[in-house]
Amino acid sequence: MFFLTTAIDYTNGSPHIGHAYEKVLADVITRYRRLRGDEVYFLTGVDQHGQKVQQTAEKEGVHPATFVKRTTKKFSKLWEKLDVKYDGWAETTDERHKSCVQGILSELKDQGQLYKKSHSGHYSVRQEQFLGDRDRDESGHFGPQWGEVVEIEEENWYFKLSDHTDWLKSYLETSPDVIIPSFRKAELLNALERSVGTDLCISRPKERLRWGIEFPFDSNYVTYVWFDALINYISFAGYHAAPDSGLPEFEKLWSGRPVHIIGKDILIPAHGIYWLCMLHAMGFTDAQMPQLLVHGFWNSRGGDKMSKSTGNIVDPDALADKFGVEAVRYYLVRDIVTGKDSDFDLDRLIMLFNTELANELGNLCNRALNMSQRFTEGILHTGGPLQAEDIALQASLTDSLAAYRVAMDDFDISKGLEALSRHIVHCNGYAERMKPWELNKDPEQKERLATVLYHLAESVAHASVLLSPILPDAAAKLAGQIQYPALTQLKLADLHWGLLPDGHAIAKPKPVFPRIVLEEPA
RNA sequence: CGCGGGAUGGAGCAGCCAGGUAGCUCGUCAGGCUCAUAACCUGAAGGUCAGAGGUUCAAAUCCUCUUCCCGCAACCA
Repeated sequence: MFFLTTAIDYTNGSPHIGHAYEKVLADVITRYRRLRGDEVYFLTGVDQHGQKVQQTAEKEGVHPATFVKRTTKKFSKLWEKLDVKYDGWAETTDERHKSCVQGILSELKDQGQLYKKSHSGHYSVRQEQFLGDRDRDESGHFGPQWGEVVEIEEENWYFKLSDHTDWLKSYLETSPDVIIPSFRKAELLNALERSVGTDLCISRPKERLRWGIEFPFDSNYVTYVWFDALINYISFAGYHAAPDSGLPEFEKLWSGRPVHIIGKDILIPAHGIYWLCMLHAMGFTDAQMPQLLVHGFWNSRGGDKMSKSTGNIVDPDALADKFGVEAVRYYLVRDIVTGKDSDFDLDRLIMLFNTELANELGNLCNRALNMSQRFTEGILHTGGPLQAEDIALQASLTDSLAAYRVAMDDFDISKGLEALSRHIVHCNGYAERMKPWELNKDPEQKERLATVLYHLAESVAHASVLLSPILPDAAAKLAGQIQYPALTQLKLADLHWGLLPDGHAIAKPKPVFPRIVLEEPA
């Protein structure tokens, strides 16, 4: 079972382009794994507790539960719009999650992993948080942004993180592929050095924070939001769930190493240290530790330029309205190397859609089907003996498919799409060299014409399958125009030359990717 | 000596971990084609791979140093 999760989004504001990226990336990966024939479970959701939510809700004069319901909807509606199809939805206010968190807290306490300790320090009343030395300004004082700072003493529950850091260190050093990309591991090991010997405060007194999961053995406290949120990966996977909970069977989901997709900002310390140590404390073995797929950020350095030329668009929802879901999904996984940062550039979004989808693939489909309609009444024939060009085209497809697989297995969507694009370009060149429109003028060349048109149509059929994880809707449209809807049911292993049977009738073409044309007000 | 990322033809990037003729897209220029979404194809110009030193038969790639840019402070993917 391939179990993939994303970070759960914090329901304190509206989703932005980064949220959309992570979910689309996860969606593409899970769709690809299904195409590969794997059994897949895709879990995503929202993180609803914590101080920020409580504060924002208070500011707006509503109960946190009401507030959270509202913002949660913004996320789930966006995923629907962007065609992000998940199997499980995690909401941390869910009763089943609460009882799982509480169960884990009780167990850890019984095992002596938790203890209560008093801590005194500087506390900002306005920001409602303890301040450290790093919060001081150059003169050693706490700046005005903190408001009134008082020294208080507070008792809290701590998790014995320090019991697990030795294990974590050796685990990280000896296990490959714990973190993708690998350069992040060095960063994590560095951070681990610094945090050795400190434990994690996992409670908040209710006077300060009410919006959280109550401690099962100490009702004066709620659970620290990270401790609560991280557990979603197992609680909604059915960990310690009642048989009638409606949650998946945990042993089945967590049979191998799951993949957590997260942003680079929450690797350290949350996932890389807290979560792995928490799992270790709960008795998870090294072989059960998740892989962390850490993606980069979309920066908005080109932001000024983009807002000037087309009106300010950063909201993924508006972006999809204006340019279409296909263009947004395609851009988000095409113009970034998984793990690295990229600059969000609207011109490139339009360019990539127009070039690779409209001009190359869309146009290939259109011209191939159109010629079949005009020259052979819409009927495909496998044709006659193969020429060198035909063999080269089939070889190109084989190569592209192989490169696509390697890249996609490696979570490198951009490279996978490049491989697909290479074959499409080859096909357009093939059409140019074979000149079916010339062949059509010569009745002697009927068989040759059929062979050429078949090669083009067959390539489009393959392309639609390879494109389907990224653009499921467009892939289905392509399959529809070829009048071979069974294409959408195929697995990667089913792909072979000759998907379309001899005598197959195709439909009349209609552009699947209409070019994006911006009216320039000049 | 804080940590990490980056510097590759006009623009944006890949290649670096596992050294071996510098690659992709856009843009520019010149042709070609007409089946097609003013789409397609071919060719050309343009880079001493930030700089210096080192290792090597061989360095964009490994090592050392230097310069410049971006994150690491608050919510945030």
